[in-house]
Amino acid sequence: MVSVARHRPAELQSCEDCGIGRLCLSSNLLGGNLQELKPFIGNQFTVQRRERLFDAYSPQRALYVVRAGSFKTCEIDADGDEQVLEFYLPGDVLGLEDLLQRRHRADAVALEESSICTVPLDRFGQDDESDSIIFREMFSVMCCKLGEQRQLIHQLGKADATARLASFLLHLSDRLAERNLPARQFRLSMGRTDIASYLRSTLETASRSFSALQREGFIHVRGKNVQIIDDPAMRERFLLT
Amino acid sequence: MVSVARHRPAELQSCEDCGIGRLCLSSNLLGGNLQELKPFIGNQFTVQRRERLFDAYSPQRALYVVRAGSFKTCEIDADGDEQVLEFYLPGDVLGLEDLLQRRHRADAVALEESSICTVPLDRFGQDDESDSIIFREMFSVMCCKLGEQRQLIHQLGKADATARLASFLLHLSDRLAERNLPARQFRLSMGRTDIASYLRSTLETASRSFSALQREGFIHVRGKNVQIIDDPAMRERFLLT
DNA sequence: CGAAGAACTTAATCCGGATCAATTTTTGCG
DNA sequence: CGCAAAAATTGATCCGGATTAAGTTCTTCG
Repeated sequence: MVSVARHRPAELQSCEDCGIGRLCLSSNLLGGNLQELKPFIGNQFTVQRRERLFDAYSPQRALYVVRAGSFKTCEIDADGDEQVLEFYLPGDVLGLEDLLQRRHRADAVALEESSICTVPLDRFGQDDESDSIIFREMFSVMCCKLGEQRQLIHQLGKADATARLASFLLHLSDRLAERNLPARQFRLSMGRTDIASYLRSTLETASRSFSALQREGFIHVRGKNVQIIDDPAMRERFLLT
Repeated sequence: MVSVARHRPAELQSCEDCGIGRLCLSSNLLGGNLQELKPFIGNQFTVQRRERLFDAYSPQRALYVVRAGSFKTCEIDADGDEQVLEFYLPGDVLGLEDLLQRRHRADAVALEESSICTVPLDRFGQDDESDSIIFREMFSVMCCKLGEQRQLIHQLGKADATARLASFLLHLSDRLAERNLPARQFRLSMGRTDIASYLRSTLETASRSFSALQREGFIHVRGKNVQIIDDPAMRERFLLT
């Protein structure tokens, strides 16, 4: 069993200097005014690989913005096995779906050494105007999430295992590109088991799907290193919607 | 092809008199003060069975609260077949997930003759305070939706077809109970095809699952009429989480 | 560096549910 | 009511992916 993150303080950094920039909390409603966010930012720290950022059922004290690295959220179901719910990249916010209950509903686990920026919940309710700004931010992020989940539900229903893996990789590639990270060739921070769990499949099937995509010339894969060879063909072939 | 609803005006009714009461817009943040909602309510009308309340891709002009009857939302995918996204009962709000784009992303179809209460979008932005009240309302409803979708995703991954139908029926029963409608014996307003589509299965499998649940004594089913015989056993057996 | 274990790949078998097909039941309407 | 169309049930077959089982390749850490 892995212990919960000991919060090592990291160097403080203003929102303006943060590499995440406009992606943080999506920022589409802010009009790029990062000043507005400042009063909400709490302390920052790093989390080691396999450490938990928070535990399922624990009371929620903050939202967490990924500054660097990556996370998964997962819940343990009645049968005792883990279900991966989401993967989080730099700029993504952990904890939004727990706001209503103020209680976490999943474990958040670092997939590699990662850096986190907190938005303590006690910052809310201080000032109505900035409150409503952050509220709209969160609303818009949640709209996106709903759309993504809908997408996933659609896929689980119609696409076969290989198509699901393909669109997982393409979506990941898109998200990396948005973040100005290498998007055609990258190293997966999550294992086959996590991917399979996220896609509601098995690790054997995930592995076979990787092989199939490589055999058909869409990607090159060597363990966790993935290169997307023919992005347009892959989209044409696998992205139905 | 079915035409879009012609908006027959219905008798106006105040929120206080509306049978939906506290369920409307979930109302947990309102503290039961239905007065607050009043300025947002637009006109009311009825929609006939199979008529569409709105079309996918059309610009969004309002939120729609179901006063009576039921709806499904569905989208047509690339292959041309329909996917049911959600079912809506009295008190449920249609259109929340389209707010960000102000454009509908699915068709909304009445499953029976139904009555609708509109919340025109132009009511927003008039008054900051009541605005933020309704905003929190919507936020809370969306949190619930995220949770429900998560639930569905979980099920699609783990539960077999019969278990999925069972928890669909139990969830429906719970929602009917919340609304003080008969919850142990009711008539499904949606067909097998819709249920199958919602559960990402086929109508044959859905039909077989109905038969299986009846054979094992959990329910009695005769076409669209369903009676839940052994609710506790059914929950024990099929609701994993 | 090298051993032990974790993670991954590949192959063989099996099963749940999709698909195809044939009735039967229900619904809507003249 | 009675007929036609739509919806639902039931049965037979087939296939994708789960399961089981090795074997191989990465990691990690003494």
